[in-house]
Amino acid sequence: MSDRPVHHGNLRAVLLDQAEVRLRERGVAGLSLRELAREAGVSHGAPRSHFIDRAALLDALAERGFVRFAEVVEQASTRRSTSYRSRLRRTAHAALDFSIGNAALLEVMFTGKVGEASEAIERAAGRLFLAVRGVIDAGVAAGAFEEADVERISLLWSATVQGAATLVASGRATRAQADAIVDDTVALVLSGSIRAL
Amino acid sequence: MSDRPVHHGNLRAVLLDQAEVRLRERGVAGLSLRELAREAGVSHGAPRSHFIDRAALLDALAERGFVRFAEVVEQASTRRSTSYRSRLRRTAHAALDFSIGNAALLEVMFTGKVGEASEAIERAAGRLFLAVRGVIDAGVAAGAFEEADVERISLLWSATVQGAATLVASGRATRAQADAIVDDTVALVLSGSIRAL
DNA sequence: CTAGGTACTAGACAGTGTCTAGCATGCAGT
DNA sequence: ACTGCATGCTAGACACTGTCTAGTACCTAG
Repeated sequence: MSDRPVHHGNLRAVLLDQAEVRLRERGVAGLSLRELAREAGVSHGAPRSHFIDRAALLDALAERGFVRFAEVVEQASTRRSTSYRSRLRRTAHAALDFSIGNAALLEVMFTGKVGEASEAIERAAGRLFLAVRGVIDAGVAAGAFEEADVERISLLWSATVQGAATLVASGRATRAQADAIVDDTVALVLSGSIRAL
Repeated sequence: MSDRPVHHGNLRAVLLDQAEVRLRERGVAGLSLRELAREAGVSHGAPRSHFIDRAALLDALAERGFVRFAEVVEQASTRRSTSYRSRLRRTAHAALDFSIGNAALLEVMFTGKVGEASEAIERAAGRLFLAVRGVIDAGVAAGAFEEADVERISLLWSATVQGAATLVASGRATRAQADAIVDDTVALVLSGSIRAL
């Protein structure tokens, strides 16, 4: 058995799974459609039925990445917390974990596909954005933030996590330093002085 | 004249200059040694005398990028200012400008070359790090920061700029929003409440 | 039972990075 | 001045890649 080709449409999922592994191991440059096909036991042309392009594969990876990232944020932010501060911190660290643990994927997700991104990607990215906004929005209910600041704080939060993860991934900062960056940002943002200027 | 090959060692500089242009136009994936050679009017093997690898070319680009980035920060931070706050803001916005205007280059500089980076790159990156640290250090003299916080604030500052630029480059935030992120961070950091937690 | 679409195979092509051998130029040592 | 040699280049080769194409097996709708 099983010397027949994978067939039956699950090839797409197989390719994506293996692509994520390779992405983690060798980065985006070391991702080859032909190699993925070989590992899946299909011919080199087979992936074309599911991904017209190498770019299409990367797009699908990015979309998946956004969905998984959103799930991580959603899950961390909805767990019971003793305080809003701890909830915000826990969510930030979860996002940091994901970003550092999937550095190459983050690179695919956040590199220069400004206007040309597919609609599916934008939808997934929007879900992540909403998840982040949800955590910050909860801060309004908790009395920590003003409604008018939600967007600015969401972006500040996102940029900090993203930047800290990039520093770690490139070896320019340690994990402990990234934790400190995120903790400091949470503390500063909660100090409320963002209204002061 | 000039149908003779470029010769005489300036090929390296010519290739690097053109590589920066291509990098800006098509990103890191659209960077081909053979194409660069063609544009420089030399044979496809010529670049090998200066860059053993494609990776070596990217390393050289990264090194150059760190040096130029460091210069930008140094220059912005040493200009006369009416206050430390305006000095810190101006420097931050200069760094943001550079990061957004050279997004693909930043990608090359900050992607997963953890331990395997060349010594030259690390030296250039160190110069950038020192430049940033210098601006923050000046805040100690100005009475804005405590000496013990210089490293944390430097990293927070770097991560924020980096993150904000990445959001803009990927189309996930506007330039105005990135400015706001950076301004907010400067304001928060100067509020001194980083000591509070 | 048949028609058509889907998922694949297999061959081809251009382009790429990398390796190799060879040629020219200019410089150092005698 | 001649020789030796390193440097910077040319040119050919190889394996690999993404992409396109024609063809084949299968599943499913009619």
